Amino acid sequence: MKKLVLIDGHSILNRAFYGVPDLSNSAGLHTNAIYGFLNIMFKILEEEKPDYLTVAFDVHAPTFRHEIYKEYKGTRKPMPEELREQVPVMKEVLDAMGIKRVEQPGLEADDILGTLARRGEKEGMAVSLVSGDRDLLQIASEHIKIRIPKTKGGKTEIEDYYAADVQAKYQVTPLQFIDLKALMGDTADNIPGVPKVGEKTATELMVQYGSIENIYTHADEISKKSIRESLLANRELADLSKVLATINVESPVSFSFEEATVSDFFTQEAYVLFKKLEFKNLLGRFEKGVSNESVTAGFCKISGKKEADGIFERAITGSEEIGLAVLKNEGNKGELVGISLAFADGKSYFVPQMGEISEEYLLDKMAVLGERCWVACPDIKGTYEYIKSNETERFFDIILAAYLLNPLKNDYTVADVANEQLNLLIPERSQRFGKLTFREALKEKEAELTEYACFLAYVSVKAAPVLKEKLADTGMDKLMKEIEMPLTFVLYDMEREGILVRPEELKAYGEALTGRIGELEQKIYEQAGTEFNINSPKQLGEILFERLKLPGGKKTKTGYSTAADVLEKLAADCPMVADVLEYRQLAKLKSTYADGLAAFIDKDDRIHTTFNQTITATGRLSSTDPNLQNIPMRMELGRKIRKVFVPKEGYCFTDADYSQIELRILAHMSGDEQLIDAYRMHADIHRITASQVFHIPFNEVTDLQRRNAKAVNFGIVYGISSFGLSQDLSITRKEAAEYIEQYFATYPGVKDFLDKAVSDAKKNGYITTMFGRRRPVPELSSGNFMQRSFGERVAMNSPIQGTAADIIKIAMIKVHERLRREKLKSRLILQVHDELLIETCEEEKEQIKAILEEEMVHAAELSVKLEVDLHTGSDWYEAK
DNA sequence: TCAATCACG
DNA sequence: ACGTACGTGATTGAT
Repeated sequence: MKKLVLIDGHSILNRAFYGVPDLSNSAGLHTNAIYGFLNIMFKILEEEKPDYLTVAFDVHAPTFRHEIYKEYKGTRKPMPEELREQVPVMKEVLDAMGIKRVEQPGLEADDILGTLARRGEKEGMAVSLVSGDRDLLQIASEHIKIRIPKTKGGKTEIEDYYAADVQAKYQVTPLQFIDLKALMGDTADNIPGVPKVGEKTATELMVQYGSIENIYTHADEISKKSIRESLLANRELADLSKVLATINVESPVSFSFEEATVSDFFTQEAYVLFKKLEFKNLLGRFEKGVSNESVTAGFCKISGKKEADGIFERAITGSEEIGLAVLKNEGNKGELVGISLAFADGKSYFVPQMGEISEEYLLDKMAVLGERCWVACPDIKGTYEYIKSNETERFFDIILAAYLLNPLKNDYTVADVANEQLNLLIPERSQRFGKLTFREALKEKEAELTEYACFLAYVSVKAAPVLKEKLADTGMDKLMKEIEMPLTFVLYDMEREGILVRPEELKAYGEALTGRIGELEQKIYEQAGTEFNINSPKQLGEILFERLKLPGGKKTKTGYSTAADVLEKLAADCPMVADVLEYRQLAKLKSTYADGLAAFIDKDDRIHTTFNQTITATGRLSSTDPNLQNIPMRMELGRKIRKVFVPKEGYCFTDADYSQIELRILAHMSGDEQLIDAYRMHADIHRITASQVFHIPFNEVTDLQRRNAKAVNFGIVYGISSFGLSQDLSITRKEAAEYIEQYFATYPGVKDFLDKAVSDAKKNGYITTMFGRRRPVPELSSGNFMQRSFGERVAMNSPIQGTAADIIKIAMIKVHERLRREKLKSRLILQVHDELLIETCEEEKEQIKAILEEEMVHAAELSVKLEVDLHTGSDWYEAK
């Protein structure tokens, strides 16, 4: 028996739109409905494996329903813009996958679907009709199954209805279902005055009388007066409603099943489109992989030394830029598996480390490449182990360039760059090799690895000029050349240097925590009257809000909120809550810091973090494995952890942090004279703000007023909102709004600057930092209030946070350069957004202080002087 | 894999 | 009326 699957295009898109979180992709396009649609479709296709498949859409044109009832507006509600824009893209996706679409002026999708379902049934097919709309249930029969998908929290469940299922659930036959819906006024709610009864009554009436016509024949038997009268008042409308709700299963659809024959969906065209839409999870379905023969023709594996020599010779003696990729076996200390090298003419070579080609040989060649060649490669920081050089201008990292051009993406692969910059399709590593290491792939899938490796180098050399031009066009070429690329060297050195820790002290710290955690645990169990997992917000919520009946309603999607700000309000009345708060604090210190950090201590007793340069939307760095940018500071107990971070023998720590760098940048960028003057006074800035905003003499500012002013200052930098400020200060929104108003009255230049940031971002689609770094703000064009407001705050905050990031990056480069040039032994080892930590050789202490002061202060010349606080100490705790 | 929580600037 | 502060990463429990 042949199988036919019919999909109600708009209705499934609609379901998916509301069922899948609406995150626009990095290009600012909304894709959630398409994504959800495809997931539902794939799920059904996997289950059904149909012979024929087609998707029906409505078109904007009058149908027979408009002839019958000229006010007819269709049964669909107006679409939000975020969904409307996805419809044409959805059709494009279906076309690319070779899936037959049916849409015909004069016919609604329902009529097309009903007609095709019946035709299929007549030809002896098993039919599945997929729709989110229960109106289609009238089509159900013995061979026609109506499938209604429901997306709940990312999971798709499907309700299936044959005729018998409709009967079982609604007590009426599919045909009677039309009457049932019409009685409920569900299908034509745009007819004014149509009789409406509730579902219960409608079902009772239908069970008793079988049809609307028969109900009216026996209308006088209806006991309930109100229902009887409402029905009798508008008989014609009830009939009309039924006619409009009836699907025409004999519509003149031009369609042949042949056209809808299922073939391979995973075409090249679809792959490109899926990539554009960033449907990473769906790409896995393109298992067979893709290649591009005209490109791969220039690829070649090299196994002999002689051939290899020739290639390196060409690279070294030529003056052209080469593409280079280094294949390492997982991790930074990974063993070298091979390298690939490509030229601008399209030739690309994979030189695996095997046979004649030894590791020493490759290292040797790479060292020479590093000294002499112009090299483009992906993730250049990862190659410095092999090709380090002082001449930064000869290197170009394509991944870093791709990040600058669009800092919103989650990850940057060479395959993405190939696709976006070269319109070239290349396989993702995971797709082709799964979890195989490169070394394993070399053994098991040599041909594939050769192609893959050659692609890496090929894409590097080919994409580099394209990326450079785009950087120039967007005004980011200087940012790339003078900040990001030179910084790669600094970060590499910092990572390699690492930071020394005292393992025994860290262990002792953890053990001290364990003791207290155990005590608290027992105390909490006692007070709760039961043992439970305190770490589970779910269990804790049940104990606090159900068992102990503490006040505090639901706050999160999944249940009660047990976050610290909620618990703090309860702690005064319930000692157990105070214990939970302390327990939480200690558990955090133990798991993330005591135990967490211990796991990262290397043989040299140092922790080597990774500084990620392509993560944040604003241009900041991030630190992972472990994160050394969030070591406790605010609470004394946590802060003590910093005592285990120590300088090596004969060294001390010098810590330098910018004083309120973001506010100073705000003063400079806004040009607000009052704020600039405030900084020139060289006094406590929050106190000055309080004095100016509240019109109080400087010396009479109370602590409360200072605290409020400080919160307002923070708020301004975050993209102020009265709600946010009111939360922070525990005041009403009105009071918060007044503070903000007074602030803006005092610093009108700041208000103008923030307004302009938003309007510029709206106009251009992005905002820029002082150094030209861009951040797109797609949320600003959202029809959703919440998202748009978020976009506004982002537009206000990003130029400030981003400029601060630029400035400290410049400072890092300059400090690093000074250390080298002056041949000092001290080393820059950490950056924490506005702070630099230097492991300082005792004899160089004064020199280092001077260098930090000088280079950090003069990293940028602003109308407000940058200030730096310097501390030295024998551990990180002391140096802060 | 996600949601909740909490550590930092 | 909507329901929020900006930017990160690690751990935990639940699914």
